[in-house]
Amino acid sequence: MGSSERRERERLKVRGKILDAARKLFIQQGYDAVTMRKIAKRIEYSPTAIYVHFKDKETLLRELCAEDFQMLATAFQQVAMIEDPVERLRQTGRAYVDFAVRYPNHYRLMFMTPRPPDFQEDESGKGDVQRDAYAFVVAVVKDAMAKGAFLNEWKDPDLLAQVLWAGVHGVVTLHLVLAKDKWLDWRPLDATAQGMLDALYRGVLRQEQPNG
Amino acid sequence: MGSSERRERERLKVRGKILDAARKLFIQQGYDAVTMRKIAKRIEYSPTAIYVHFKDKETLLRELCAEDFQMLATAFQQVAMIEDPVERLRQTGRAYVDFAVRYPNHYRLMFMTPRPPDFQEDESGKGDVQRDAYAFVVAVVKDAMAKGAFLNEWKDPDLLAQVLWAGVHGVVTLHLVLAKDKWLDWRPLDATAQGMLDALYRGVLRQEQPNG
DNA sequence: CTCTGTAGCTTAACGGCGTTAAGTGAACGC
DNA sequence: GCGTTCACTTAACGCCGTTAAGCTACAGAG
Repeated sequence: MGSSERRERERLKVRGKILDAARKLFIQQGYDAVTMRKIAKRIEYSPTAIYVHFKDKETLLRELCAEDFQMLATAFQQVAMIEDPVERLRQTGRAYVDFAVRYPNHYRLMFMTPRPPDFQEDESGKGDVQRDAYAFVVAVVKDAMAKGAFLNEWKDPDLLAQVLWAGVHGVVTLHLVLAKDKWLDWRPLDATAQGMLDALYRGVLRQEQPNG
Repeated sequence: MGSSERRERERLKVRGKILDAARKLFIQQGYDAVTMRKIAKRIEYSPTAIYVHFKDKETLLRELCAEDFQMLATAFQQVAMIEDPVERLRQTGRAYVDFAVRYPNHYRLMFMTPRPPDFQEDESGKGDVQRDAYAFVVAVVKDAMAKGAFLNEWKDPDLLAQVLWAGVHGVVTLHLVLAKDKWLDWRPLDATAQGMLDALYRGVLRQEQPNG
């Protein structure tokens, strides 16, 4: 009978509750505040109930993380319609920084927390521009490359994508980690991000009008 | 009598032992493996003995960290003798990446771990080029700037220093955190670092020979 | 020389953590 | 009706950082 389907539905409902509670804790208070016991309290189950639905805490958090990667890919989709690949690339950089600023805790988990050694990725969607943010960037780079936008020495789309990514990632992470450090006289994130993108694009693009 | 000095000496000796044990654990096994109990076991004291010498674990680790910053500043001093400020800047970038590769755990603590909100920096040595790695970079940038090495829009040495720093920092951290991730087709760290430095320098330096 | 205070250490404990073992009770297929 | 399975509970283990309380050796005061 349909009872097994009902059971499955109920199972997914509880699973969803766990994810929701974990997400709330995570957004509000960051990684360390997400404890199995706190999640359990929020959903009014015992801590061990979570283990019925998730292998361990890491698996749970990585599932949140996967949703965040989807969110980033979706954010990128909003600049996908821009026709000029160079401008699309620029806007992708901006969108990336915006994402990091808007969701710092997500960003920390996605890009600043090492995967455990045994971690097995869900590889469905890899390379799919709509679900894989990295693939999106590489695609834009390839597009611009095909139009001869870059200097001759840039032939490897992955390398260039990784350099551009590292640039914005560096700006973002320095601010996320060290912004409150008084040792350094920080320039605003906007200015650093803009400066990074300006410098990198000028450094890799063929100059249309050499009026530097 | 000299007995109080002897007591002070003994105090410092134990303090040093604690730091040494913590450092060893830290280098070998990373941040999370440094526990008060493990440190204590190594030096054959009880865990609480550590609290006689350090307020808490954070303070202890930050003291290690301070030594590491000194180490980085010293590494920079080895390129300080290069006369051409542009070349000096290039080599500083390389030295930075080398440092991160050689001491990944130190790097993590120095630049990838947020300071706690109440953390009070030791500000002696701030601005001292021989002890403050950031000040060193800014000084090199200023030097090059004075020689008119940069494009006109780069007038703020701090901003430029932070952009350059963010560039190499981004390359390094992506690799430290995500290198083993199979989702991405990683280019070698050397290549990405070199690409980053090439792109950035081309993006900010006035071109000597415009043969791009 | 005795007394007092304190520095440096100990043991015991608190409250937290992730996770596992064992048990319970209800719903299921047969 | 009966045994099984599934979702869950309680209890516990072994970690963690940190605090409280006490002990001992010794410096300095009287």
